[in-house]
Amino acid sequence: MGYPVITRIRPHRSHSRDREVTLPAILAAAEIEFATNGFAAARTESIAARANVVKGMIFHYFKSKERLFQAVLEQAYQPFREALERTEDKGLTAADALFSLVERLLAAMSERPLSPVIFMLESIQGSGEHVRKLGMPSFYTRIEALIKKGIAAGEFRQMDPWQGAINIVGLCGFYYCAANNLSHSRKGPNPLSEASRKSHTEEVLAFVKRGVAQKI
Amino acid sequence: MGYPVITRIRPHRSHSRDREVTLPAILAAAEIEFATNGFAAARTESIAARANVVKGMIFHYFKSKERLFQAVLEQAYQPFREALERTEDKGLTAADALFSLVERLLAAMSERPLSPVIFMLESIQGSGEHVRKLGMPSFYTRIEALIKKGIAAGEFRQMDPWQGAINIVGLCGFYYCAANNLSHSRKGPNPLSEASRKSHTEEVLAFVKRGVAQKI
DNA sequence: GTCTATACGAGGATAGAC
DNA sequence: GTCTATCCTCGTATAGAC
Repeated sequence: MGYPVITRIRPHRSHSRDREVTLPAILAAAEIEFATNGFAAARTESIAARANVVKGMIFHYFKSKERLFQAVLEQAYQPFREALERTEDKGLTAADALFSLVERLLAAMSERPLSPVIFMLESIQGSGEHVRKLGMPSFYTRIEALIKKGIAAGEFRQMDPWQGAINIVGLCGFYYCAANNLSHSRKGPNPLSEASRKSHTEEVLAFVKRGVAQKI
Repeated sequence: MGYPVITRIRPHRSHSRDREVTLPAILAAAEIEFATNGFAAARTESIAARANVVKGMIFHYFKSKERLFQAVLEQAYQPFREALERTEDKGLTAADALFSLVERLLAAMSERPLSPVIFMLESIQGSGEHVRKLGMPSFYTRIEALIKKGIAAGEFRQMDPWQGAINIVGLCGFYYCAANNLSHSRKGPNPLSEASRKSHTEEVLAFVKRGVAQKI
C-alpha cells in the first residue's frame, strides 16, 4: 500500500487502428491455430498472441470462436471451390479430365498447405455440419464419376470407383497432414518447402496415373 | 428446509469391483474419445460415461489424463509393432517384401481402425514426443529402403523413394481417417464394415502394385 | 474399489475506460 | 478500435466417506 500501481505493463501494441490490418492478421493466426489443434483445442489467447493483438479484438471482429472458425474454413476452402468450378470435362477423355482435376487439386493444396489439415481435422472431429454449411462440393463424388466413365471407356482398369476416389484424394492430401511428423522423423529438406511440394505433386500424379491405368 | 435431501441420485453402477473389468473398459472408451477429439479436446468425463464408471476411477487407475493417453497409444501401436517385427525380408525380392509389408500394415489397420486416426492426430497436433517415447519404428523409412532396393534391382520404376513411402502409407491410412466424413457424404455401406475394409485393402494393394511398377 | 464433493486453474466471453 | 479487468462455465484432479 502506498506503492504506485503499475496500470500498464505492456504498452499499446504497434498496430495501426485499422481493420485492414487487424482482421487479416487474426484470420491468418487462426488458420494456423485451428490447423494445429482443431476447433475445440484451439485457444483464442494463442490466436491473439500470434496475431499480436489482444484477445478482445477477436470477439470484437468475429463475435465468437465459432464464427472465427467458420471464416477460416471459408478462406481455406476457396481455392478448392475454384479448382472444382473451373474444371471442365467437356470434350476430354475421362483420363485427361481426371488428371487435370488432380493437378488442380494438388495445386490448391500446394497454395494453401494448411487447408488439407483443417479439412482432415474437421473430418475426424467434426460432425460434418461446417463442411455442409459451406456447400462444399465433394471431390470424392466428382472423381468417382470420372473413374466410372474411364472404366466404361476402357481407359482405366477394373476397380471400385468409390475406393479409387478415396485413394486419389488421400494421395493428394495425406502428405500435408503428415508433414509435421515427417520433419520430426527425418533429417532432410522441409516437407513444405517449394521444392518438396513440387516433388510431391509430380510423384502423386505419376502414382495416380499408374494406379488407374488399364495396361501394366 | 425440512425436506429430505436426496443423497444419491444414481445408484451404484452395476460393475463388479474388479480391475479386470473396469480397467479395460476405461481403455476402450478412452481410445474412442482420443481418436475422435485428440488429446487436448478429449474429456475425461466423456470417457468415464462411455466406460460406465465414475470419473474418479480414471484417476485412480491412471493417475492423469496424460498417462491414460500414453496407455492408449501403446495399445494402439501394438499391432503395428508386431507387423514390423514379424516382417522378414530375407530371400524375398524387393517387390515381394514391400507388398507383404503393406499387407501386414493394412491388416493391422483393419484390426484396429482407430489407430490410424490416433496416429494422424498425434502427427498433426503432437510434437512427436509420444510417438518417440513409444520407440515407434518408422514405416516410412522401412518402406523407403525397400523402394530404393526395388529401383536398383529394376523391379520398380524410377521415383523418389521417400515420396513413394509417404504415398504408400497415405494410401493405407487415409481411408480410416476420412471414414467419419465419408459416411456423411454418401449413402452406402458403412466404410468400417467388414466388407468395406476388405474392399479397401484389396484396392490399396492393387493401387500400390501399379503405382510402383516398372512397366505400364 | 467405488462413490460424492470440492478445490483450483484455464479459457470463452463481456463491460467499460480511453 | 484498442486496451484492461472481470465474470462464469467447464474440466482436471484430489479428499475423504463408505
